[in-house]
Amino acid sequence: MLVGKRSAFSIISLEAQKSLFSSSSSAASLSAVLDPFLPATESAPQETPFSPAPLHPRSFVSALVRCRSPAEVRKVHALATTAAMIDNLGVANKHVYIYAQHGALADAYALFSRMKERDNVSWSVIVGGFVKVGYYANCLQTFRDFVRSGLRIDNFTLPFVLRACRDTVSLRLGVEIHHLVFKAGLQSDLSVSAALVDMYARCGDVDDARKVFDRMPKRHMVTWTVMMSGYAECGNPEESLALFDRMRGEGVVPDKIATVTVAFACAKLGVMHKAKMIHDYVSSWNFSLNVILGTALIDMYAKCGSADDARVIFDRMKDRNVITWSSMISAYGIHGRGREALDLFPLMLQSSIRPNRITFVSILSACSHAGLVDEGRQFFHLMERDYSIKPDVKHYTCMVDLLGRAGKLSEALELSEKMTLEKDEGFWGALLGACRIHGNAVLAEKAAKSLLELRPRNSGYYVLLSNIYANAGRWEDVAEVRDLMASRSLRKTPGWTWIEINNETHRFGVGDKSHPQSKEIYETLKVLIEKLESAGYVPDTNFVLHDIDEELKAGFLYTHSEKLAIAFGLFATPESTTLRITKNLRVCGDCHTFIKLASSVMHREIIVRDAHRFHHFNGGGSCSCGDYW
DNA sequence: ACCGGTGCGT
Repeated sequence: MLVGKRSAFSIISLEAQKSLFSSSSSAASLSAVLDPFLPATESAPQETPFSPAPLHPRSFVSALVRCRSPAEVRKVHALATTAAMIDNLGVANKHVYIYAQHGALADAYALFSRMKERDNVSWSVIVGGFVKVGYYANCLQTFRDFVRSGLRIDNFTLPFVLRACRDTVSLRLGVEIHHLVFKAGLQSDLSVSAALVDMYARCGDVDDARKVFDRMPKRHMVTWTVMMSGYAECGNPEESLALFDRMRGEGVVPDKIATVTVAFACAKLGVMHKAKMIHDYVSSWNFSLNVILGTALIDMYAKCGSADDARVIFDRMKDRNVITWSSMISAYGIHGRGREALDLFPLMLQSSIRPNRITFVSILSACSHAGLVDEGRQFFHLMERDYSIKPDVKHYTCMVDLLGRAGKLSEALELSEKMTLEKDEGFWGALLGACRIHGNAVLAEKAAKSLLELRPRNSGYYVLLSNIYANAGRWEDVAEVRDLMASRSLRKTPGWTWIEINNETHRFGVGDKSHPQSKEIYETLKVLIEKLESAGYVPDTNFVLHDIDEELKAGFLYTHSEKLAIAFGLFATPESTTLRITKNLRVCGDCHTFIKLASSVMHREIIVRDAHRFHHFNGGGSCSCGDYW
């Protein structure tokens, strides 16, 4: 990508130089172009047409900031050249800056390279210009020239270079720049250190980002935001939320962007009471939501388990873009409310919002979660026919999942054969799921092996393959997979279940006895199992495909983390309270049945979030996701 | 100079 951009640049650079040489002008056109830009004067109309008002550098600067296109900038540039004003450092810098603002980097650099004299502003403007349009190689090369020029590097250019390191994920280069920062004694500069934090965090080194962050004597909003964003992005949303609280504790008032970031973190965490807290905070402002913040809140509520709260935000928004609509569609989709998701589509069109690739991923995934086969097929065709959006792997993945779950394995396989795109992890995952539902061990084995090749470090796929062999009674193969896994020092990801009670999160593992109220939990569970068994519950070990050995043993089946969490929730909360449960892996089929029955027998609403979606159970025992187990 | 922010599959 960088190489492409670099070579593209050398081509346009030539063009720019051509245009620079060809731009000729006369004194007459000079005032004609500049006049509209000159501030209105109170002086009388010109008395002597032969002595035009003297041109001041400021006239060019104010003309430049009003330019609407590179072509206009070139005109002013030509005039400045004629008026010999381009040799004025301030005027030249402003030209370079304005060219860069319009993305005309070739023009900017052509001028920059011809400047007789350059100061820090010149360098900062050109280096920043390159970053802005993504010409990272040029940015870094120019920065090297800057360092060699002997001028003192300053706090204006460094953030741009650090941004180039961030965008290209070049940690080593970033560390080099960090050394330069120390050499220049700029480690306490607000913008430079904020850029350093951002660079480290986005290069995957949050610990060093945090070190820089902690050493800062003062921080501004951007610093807090990049640090929170770094934690959210690298899979530590808890710390992101903790920083948000700390920031508020220190009397810093988070702005919209900081709030968007923390909403994003909360969506990743999926903890409802935190979502409510963030929403309460937003409600305490008296200004309306902007598109980005509103959309972030929609997604946050959806991923914390409430499509209805997401809808409330959606309805209150004045402006909605394609991301807003897609998020709302997706919100219904992950909650198994496919019909409502699809109903949004015509409304979206009425609002003159054009669906894009991702909108259709959300639509198809909603169809799949709700079992809407015909609708899914229709949308799959319509997206290309009516919107010229060619289905990509993700769309095919949704379709394979949809058809597989709906019992149409052969159609799913047909589609898979027809697809010429390279099959990725997600696609094989969906195909595997479809094969497993239908007991097609041969194809399941193929899919699982592809997954092992694509993700040799993901222990989950070894477990799956091992289970496929076990189901087919191929015990030597089971042993082989286990050995392979052990030889790569991989272990099964432990299954955990979390439950939120009174704004507190409790975690359970299989057979967990570490909870302080363990005794009560096991007593409640025992009574519950008896109640459910008399209501027809039969423990089912056949579907426990994604959990393994220990958990499969009969004794453990009764103490699956989900069941412990449910038992705890039942005795720790009043009768009408909704139980919100999160599991890091998929909820197994037995637990699904168990929870469904439990919600019916105990007249409780239970919302389970697993690694992929939500399962809504209510007192009536129905699950709005449908049953595909 | 004006940084930091929103949606997608198993």
